[in-house]
Amino acid sequence: MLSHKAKYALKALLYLAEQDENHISKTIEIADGANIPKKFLEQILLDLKRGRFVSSKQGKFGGYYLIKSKNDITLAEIHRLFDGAIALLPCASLNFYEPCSDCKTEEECSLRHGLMIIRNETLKAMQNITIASLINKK
Amino acid sequence: MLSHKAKYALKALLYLAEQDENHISKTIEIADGANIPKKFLEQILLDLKRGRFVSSKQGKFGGYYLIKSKNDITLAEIHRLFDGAIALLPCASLNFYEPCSDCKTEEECSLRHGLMIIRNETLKAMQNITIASLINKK
DNA sequence: CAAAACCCTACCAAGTAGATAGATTTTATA
DNA sequence: TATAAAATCTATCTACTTGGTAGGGTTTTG
Repeated sequence: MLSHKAKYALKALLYLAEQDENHISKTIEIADGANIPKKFLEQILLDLKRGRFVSSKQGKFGGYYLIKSKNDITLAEIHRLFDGAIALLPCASLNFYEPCSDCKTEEECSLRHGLMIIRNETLKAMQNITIASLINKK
Repeated sequence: MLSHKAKYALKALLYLAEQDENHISKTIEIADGANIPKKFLEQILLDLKRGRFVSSKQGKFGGYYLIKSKNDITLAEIHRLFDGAIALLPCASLNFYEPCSDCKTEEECSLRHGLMIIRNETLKAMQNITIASLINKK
């Protein structure tokens, strides 16, 4: 399941993507528009900034804006940024790989192969869902 | 990600599926064979029993055995039993549906449609992974 | 009748999620 | 240059969940 953070991040990105080109959105604007607790959203926006999805302008009339095309922001990326691995176990993960500690037969745990199939399918689907695609289907 | 419970459950089922027909496995046997803390495994086996995947025989020479074919036990079922919904948000779930509380535009939240596509793909993949298929690919 | 298993309830420690609060820095402009 | 508005930083809090452990009680069967 997605964390609230990831869900809010998606909604915030969706909000930003719907604004006019060159428009800069204040945190409070996004919070109201997407129904997200403002102080919580602050942290999320900073994370999105660190992840290079958005950038910000400080000071008066500052705010946030997208720096990545809404066609190029995928659900997979947001999941990884906020909720980590897409695979069901670390040993089946591409970006968050860790060997399982409890596998006697190291290297080839009994679940790994099956979980990698699932991860592949899920990843493919998640890479197909972009912010742009979410807007169209709303 | 899978919880330890779900992972241990899969490993326990795998262990049971690998035994000779009519063999009954003691808890301690499974715990040693699959490297699972014994007392924790007890709870998991009870859950699997309630879920009608295994049954048990009490008393001396008692233990656990599969009552569902290893071809019919899917990863999707085990996930749902131990970790709940397969969808990324409750509003996109088949078996654990709940409306989202924070969506202004109730009924059609902006994420729902995309998340249902993902859930469909993931579910399809998870229904294809059975205990039997895991054994073959080990 | 006691050994060996199943079965149950309670508890606990550590970590995480989901926030909230307040101070500080940056910037535009009057 | 003062001030207001905005992002940014740091810290804290509470409730819940996870991954177990403890210690029995109950039932079956050799």
